Amino acid sequence: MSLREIARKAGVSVATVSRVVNDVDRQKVSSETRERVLSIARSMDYRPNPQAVALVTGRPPNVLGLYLPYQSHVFDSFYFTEIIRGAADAANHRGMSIALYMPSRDDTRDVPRDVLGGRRSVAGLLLIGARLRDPLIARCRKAGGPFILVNNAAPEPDVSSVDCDNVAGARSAVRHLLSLGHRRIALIAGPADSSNACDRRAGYEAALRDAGIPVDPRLIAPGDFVEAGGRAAMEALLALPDPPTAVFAANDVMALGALAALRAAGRRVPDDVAVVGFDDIPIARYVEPRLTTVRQPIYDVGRRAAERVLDQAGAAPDAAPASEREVLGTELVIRESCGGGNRT
Amino acid sequence: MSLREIARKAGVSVATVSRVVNDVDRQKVSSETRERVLSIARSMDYRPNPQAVALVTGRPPNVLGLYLPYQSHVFDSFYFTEIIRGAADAANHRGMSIALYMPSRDDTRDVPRDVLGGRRSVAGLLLIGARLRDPLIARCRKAGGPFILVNNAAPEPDVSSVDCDNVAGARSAVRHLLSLGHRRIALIAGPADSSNACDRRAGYEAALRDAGIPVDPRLIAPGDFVEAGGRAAMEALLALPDPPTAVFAANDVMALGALAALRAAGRRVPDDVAVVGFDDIPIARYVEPRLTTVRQPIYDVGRRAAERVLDQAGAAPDAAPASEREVLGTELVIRESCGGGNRT
DNA sequence: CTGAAAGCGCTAACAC
DNA sequence: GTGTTAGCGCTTTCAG
Repeated sequence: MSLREIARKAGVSVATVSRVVNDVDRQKVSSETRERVLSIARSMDYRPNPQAVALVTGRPPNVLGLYLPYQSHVFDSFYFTEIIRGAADAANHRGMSIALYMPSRDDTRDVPRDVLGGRRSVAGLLLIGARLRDPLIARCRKAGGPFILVNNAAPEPDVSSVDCDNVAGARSAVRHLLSLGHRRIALIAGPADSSNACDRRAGYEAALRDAGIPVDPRLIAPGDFVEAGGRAAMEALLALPDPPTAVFAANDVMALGALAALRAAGRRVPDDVAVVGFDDIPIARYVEPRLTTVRQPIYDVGRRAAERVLDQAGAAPDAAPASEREVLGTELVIRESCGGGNRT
Repeated sequence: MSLREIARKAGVSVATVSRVVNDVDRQKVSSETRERVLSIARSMDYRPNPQAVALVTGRPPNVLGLYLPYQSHVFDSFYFTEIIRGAADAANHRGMSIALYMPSRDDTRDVPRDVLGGRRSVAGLLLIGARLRDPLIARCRKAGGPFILVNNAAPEPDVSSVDCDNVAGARSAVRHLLSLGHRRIALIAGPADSSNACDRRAGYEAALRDAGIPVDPRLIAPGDFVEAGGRAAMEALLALPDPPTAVFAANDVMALGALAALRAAGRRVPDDVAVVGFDDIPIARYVEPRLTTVRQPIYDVGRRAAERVLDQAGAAPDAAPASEREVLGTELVIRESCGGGNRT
């Protein structure tokens, strides 16, 4: 099962076998030898030793890395699976496999350096769930290999990313509430170190401005993308002297918390307060009332991110870095939690 | 950054450096040379070339493989993430990394053979979502490397697995319904090629037998673990001349379908019909009424499976195969869908 | 205690 | 067209 054995059986040199199995120097080997070698290789089910190949060529391995920092919010959702599916399809398509790096709680390894630096063990790295100004980004950059942010954007201009149009998505959600007649629309914001949260907030503000409604800071409640935070934010909003008639939560999980708070307070949704979320997690279709939300093409985000980082990995080293932000469209999914009637 | 460079700087041979960095032949190297070499290696941030090591030692790499056949039901749930987290923690704990194999739709590769066979590219393989008599199992066995079934069991006696006590879990669910006074309890069964589905059915039947209630085949509706199937099954059950007063669905997703069918038929849950599921997926806490269900320690399943397959990989080749089924306990989570009152 | 040397399986000059 | 050969970076006898 080694080149040498095949060479022996075929009565040729290892160099010839190597040429044949790698389909290199096409013209420089007679088709009869080629056939003979090929048939022997096939009959022996020959597969090259990847370690040996890697050792001698020095090429980075046919592996796409996925890195999930421990605290990643993706765990809470089905996002993780969808991103991976997209990335896996892209990787499979190129005959590459996937290495998954998921640090444990007290992990101190520097994954970007280990896998991207020096002797690279992946062709490129997908960075999932990075925060704004995340030190991870600097580490990846320092390590020197191709990497890309997945479903997050970075302010740094030389960092590649694929995410969704959170601004437009949030804007369409709030615009919908406006079209329903709401004027006092609150925001349950996400953490300030999340590009998604910032963009969604920007979209919220833009929609209000478009409608000529001033942004009222009291209507912006801080949140953290987790349910308890959404609940607390909603409670604070309800305690306002002039509470909102509608709420846009920066993600579905917080919207769920808001729904719980409203139920606890005896307010009806959407009659007393309309609620809109963001993400379209599976639960959104099952809560009562079913949650109006913004759907993201998360599978495509994973796929595109993988494609791009692998393109970059395959490109000539002197090629332009081509680091840019790619933004995919979202879709407003209208269900019951926002109400349908008109307000005056 | 190679052994040779360090050797040169330290004024020793590569063999000595190799001994030092691998901490081998402990006594046979003077502690002063050891110190010198070590400090140089550290200052140069030396890390051995894994390919070269693998090439020369022939040892399987420090990689744990996870294999998810395309049709895997795990995708539908948060199970995937939990299993991976458990496996990753176990792998990290041993300094191993994870390779994820997720075939695309029309993939024809023989993953078990490729990664487990001949020149092994993983130390062991976690097989997730295998069905009963799945050809995959035969392929893994043929490939010859260590593998283990995750959250599934196999009738073959020489196949290792870690799953939950589905019999006991189902039994406790049905027993709970019995304790509530139900006597006509239906089962929405899972696919016959799923060990989980079979075990849950066995638990259902055992609970009835324990209570001296004959199993009525008309009360067993076939299902397929997906929501539409659960809905259809519930509709069929409702069309019975003497419909059940309670339903045990073999998984939560089908229970959700049953809930939808009941709502559509105008039956109240739990007053008209009690419903219990299995899995405790996140949605279970959010549907109306909240779903009573059986929770599985799925993180632990992933962790244990990884630990066991890696133990096996590390064991002496002539050691007993130690292929056995490991079964973890479940927990009945009582919510509203089963009702609390007593029936007569 | 340390070093020289063989060789893991393969690729890529370079020679014939 | 095909063969020879020099390594890739490392481990591991075997000599000293």
